[in-house]
Amino acid sequence: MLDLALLGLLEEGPEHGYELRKRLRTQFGLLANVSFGSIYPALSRLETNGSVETVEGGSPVALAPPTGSLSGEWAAMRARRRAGTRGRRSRKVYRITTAGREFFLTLLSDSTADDARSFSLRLAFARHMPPEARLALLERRRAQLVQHLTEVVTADDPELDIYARSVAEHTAEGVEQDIAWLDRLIKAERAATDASAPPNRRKTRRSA
Amino acid sequence: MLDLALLGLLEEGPEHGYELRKRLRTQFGLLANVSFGSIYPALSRLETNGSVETVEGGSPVALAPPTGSLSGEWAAMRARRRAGTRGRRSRKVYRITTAGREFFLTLLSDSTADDARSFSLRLAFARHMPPEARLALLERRRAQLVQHLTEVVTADDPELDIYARSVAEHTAEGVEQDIAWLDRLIKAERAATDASAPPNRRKTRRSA
DNA sequence: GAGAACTATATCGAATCGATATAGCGATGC
DNA sequence: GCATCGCTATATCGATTCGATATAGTTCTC
Repeated sequence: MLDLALLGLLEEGPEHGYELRKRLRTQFGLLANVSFGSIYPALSRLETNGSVETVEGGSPVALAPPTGSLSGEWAAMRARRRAGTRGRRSRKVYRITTAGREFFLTLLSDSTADDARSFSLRLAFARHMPPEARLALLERRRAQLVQHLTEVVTADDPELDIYARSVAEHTAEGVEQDIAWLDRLIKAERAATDASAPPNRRKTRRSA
Repeated sequence: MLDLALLGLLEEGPEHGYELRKRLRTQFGLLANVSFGSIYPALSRLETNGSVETVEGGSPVALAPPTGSLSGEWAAMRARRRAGTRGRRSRKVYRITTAGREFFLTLLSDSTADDARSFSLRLAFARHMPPEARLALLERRRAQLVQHLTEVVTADDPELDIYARSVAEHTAEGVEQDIAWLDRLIKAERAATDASAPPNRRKTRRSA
């Protein structure tokens, strides 16, 4: 889960742990409210398995200086220059490797994890998928949600008091809205596919 | 988290692990899609700290025989009688203790965990809370969601591609609907409080 | 009566969480 | 001046949770 998120962000350029966490929180909101206790071990993991490498003398300033933290950046660089690598704790900037990109695509298409967080994360990175995979992802998720609705207690369960019932109702509504959203996305995806590869009007013979 | 959920279910009567998991999945849906690898250690934990105790010769049939699993219940009892406690693996039914009820109320009012799952779980058990605590829970959650909306990237971020943007939009909509839902609950809660304790029409002097 | 499907408990390693430690820096304030 | 607060930044620890797997009895099906 985290590996996918981190590699996805590192696809856009080298970054360090602290900033990666901030971006996870702002870009993915409640879906990726992840702690440092997960981030740093995950980055070490990815480094030892060769998916990322640390940027040694690179200038991280060139990558994320959107005004404001500039002074901080400069200070960090100055401090590093002053103290060398000895004793001083400074940034560890990670860059994705070729192997890391392959691993990222593997994780992206690997459909074992089926919870809401994994799904949203994968969808957010859907631009890296082939169109069929995008459609498959959306439809798989849709099927899961429909299935879920049938398995869960409905709000007319006489056992529930008003609070439990309200939670059940609200959850069910949320799922229904998710399904409607997925339907819109699926439709848009189909339209895009048809537009880019308009098939013959006549029926095409299919091998399967 | 799990402790709260398990104790909450056991408040309604003794139950065994397998059934507790089923009820968590059906009653709390996606919010408590928990695995056995969490359930059984959690029950052991609760047993060693005295919150629950195993029911030895109790008749579990009296508690959950809503037609259908009756034969299973009977079979389990027969098997237990046949084999005694030796070798045979049968049900371990847990019952909440007085200490467990206290612990449950502590967990319920302890407001450290602030994620969506904890909140929904607490709200589902809100009948066990005093009215002020219910209101406080709802308002705390509302404030968190409002705060969240301000911190997260909005859909008009030019950096995002259509997929990431769609996820961000949909998430934000979900949060807004959650807030609206909370507003309805807060209103209802206030109305209930006023109705049960209608204050004097005239202004009452307040100590704080 | 063999095998599939369901009920039921348990355990293992890995991932994740939440808290805490450490440390440099800038700003605030008196 | 210098004390302290808050922010950036990395790291580690114990506890919790997850996901997979093992085990075993029961019930259904063919």
